[in-house]
Amino acid sequence: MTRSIQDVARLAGVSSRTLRHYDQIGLLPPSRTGNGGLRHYDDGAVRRLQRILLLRDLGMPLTDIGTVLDEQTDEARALRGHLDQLRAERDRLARQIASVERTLTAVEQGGRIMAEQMLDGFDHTQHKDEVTQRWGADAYATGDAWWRGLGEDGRKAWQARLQELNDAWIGAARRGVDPTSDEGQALAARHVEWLGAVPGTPGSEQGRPAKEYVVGLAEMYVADDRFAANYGGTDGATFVRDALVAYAERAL
Amino acid sequence: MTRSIQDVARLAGVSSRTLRHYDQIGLLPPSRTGNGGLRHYDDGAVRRLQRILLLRDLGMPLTDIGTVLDEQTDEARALRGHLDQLRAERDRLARQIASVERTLTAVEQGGRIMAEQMLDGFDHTQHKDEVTQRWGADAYATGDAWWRGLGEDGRKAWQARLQELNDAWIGAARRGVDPTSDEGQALAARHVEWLGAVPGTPGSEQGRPAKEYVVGLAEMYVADDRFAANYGGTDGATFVRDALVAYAERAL
DNA sequence: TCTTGCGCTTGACGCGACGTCAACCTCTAC
DNA sequence: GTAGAGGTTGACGTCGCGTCAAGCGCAAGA
Repeated sequence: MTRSIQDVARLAGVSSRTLRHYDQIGLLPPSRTGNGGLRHYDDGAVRRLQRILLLRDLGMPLTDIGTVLDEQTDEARALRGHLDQLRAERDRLARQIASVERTLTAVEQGGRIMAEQMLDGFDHTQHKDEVTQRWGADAYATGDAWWRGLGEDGRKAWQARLQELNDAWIGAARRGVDPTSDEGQALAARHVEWLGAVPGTPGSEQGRPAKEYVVGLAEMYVADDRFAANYGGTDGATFVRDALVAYAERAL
Repeated sequence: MTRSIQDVARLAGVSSRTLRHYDQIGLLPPSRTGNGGLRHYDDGAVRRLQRILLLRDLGMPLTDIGTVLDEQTDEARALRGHLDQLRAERDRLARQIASVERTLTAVEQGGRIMAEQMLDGFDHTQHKDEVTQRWGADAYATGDAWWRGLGEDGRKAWQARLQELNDAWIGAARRGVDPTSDEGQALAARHVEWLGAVPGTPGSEQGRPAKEYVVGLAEMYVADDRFAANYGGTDGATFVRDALVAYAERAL
């Protein structure tokens, strides 16, 4: 006994368009066609459809389903592989949700925090726009909380370390050092290490800053005069950028 | 000072193709074009790009980003709405993962369980194929574990309840009752309630079986002679189906 | 001056799983 | 004869780009 396309569709809870699609991609040809192209499905076809729908409901792509069913691929193994993908996707989503949540609180409280916050020396707020807009207000807010938690002494020590670094950069640039030389790369390593010490820096959870973050920052040093000034102007910033980009390509 | 498309692309860590795409959909027009259509971006455009990328990295669709940026839509509110979507998606994924996990253990252990399992009376294994193939081996395995956990007395009581129901169905069908009448619908309600008592029934977590599950089952009662026999043949099964489908449409 | 090559342009197809017309056919019932 | 139900085969749209393909403008080398 065979069923029409509508019968099968209702039985399985899918649309007839779906069945035509499955026919078209070769996933489920009707067991018989006749009389103007009408599709007829026998019990075997219905059972195949049921297996298809089971796997589809588990989120498996149709092409994978086809190979599993046609090539008698080990169903359990296919499911395990599929499970891995689902878990990775779930983890990605969880990270994204956490990021949005942090961004949201940062955006909501951003106004107040920024108003309170007028630092001297390395101006932590002057670069707010760039930091928040490229790397998310969460990076800024996290770094900001950390900065305020440092205390007076901590802030001074941190700034001193930065000043040392900057002086070293400027000196090396003036001496015409090759950015890819050992000295340039050692400076870059110190710089990256310093960056990674700031919580909220993208990638710092993995122990070192994200490559693109470093590269983007390095480009910004050149592109933005306020940053470039920290390194003695455009030439110094260019040197810093070249050294950092080379380092990032090698080591990150 | 303006930048070329490649400069901006490197600065932001995206491809030039992406920038062209953003121009094409009106999300980020270059601030100036000239000389053979070359795109030039000023600082304002770069800042806009940075905001776009922040929101994009949070998983927001480009059209939504466009409205947020253009219509000065409240950014916090947009983020909250987006967060809801992400959470719903996460929950869906979690359920799917759990389902795949259950299916996997069921598939791996299925052979053994099925071999042990030869019940009398209402044959719980005879319909295994239909149950597992349409609703997943997990539904079968869950129901199976529940069935074995019932104990001898529980199983007898459950079967008695089913027998009562079946007799009532057959009687009503013989008397020519209208499936949509109060009597037919009351029977359908009892049937659905009985279904929902079986753990593993799709939708029973929400307190009542899924509409499509009931409809699919009802169709199967007619389509499969082994099921139809429970209701006195095709005519009885048709009556049961019509009553169940009407009930499902109304109440599920 | 011609060629080569780089960087850019526009235009178009492809992906995944169908939803949604549109135009046409076949059979049955009135 | 005609209307209606239920089928058929295209073909386009979705989303965010990747990836050719063909062509243009400009600068350096032969």
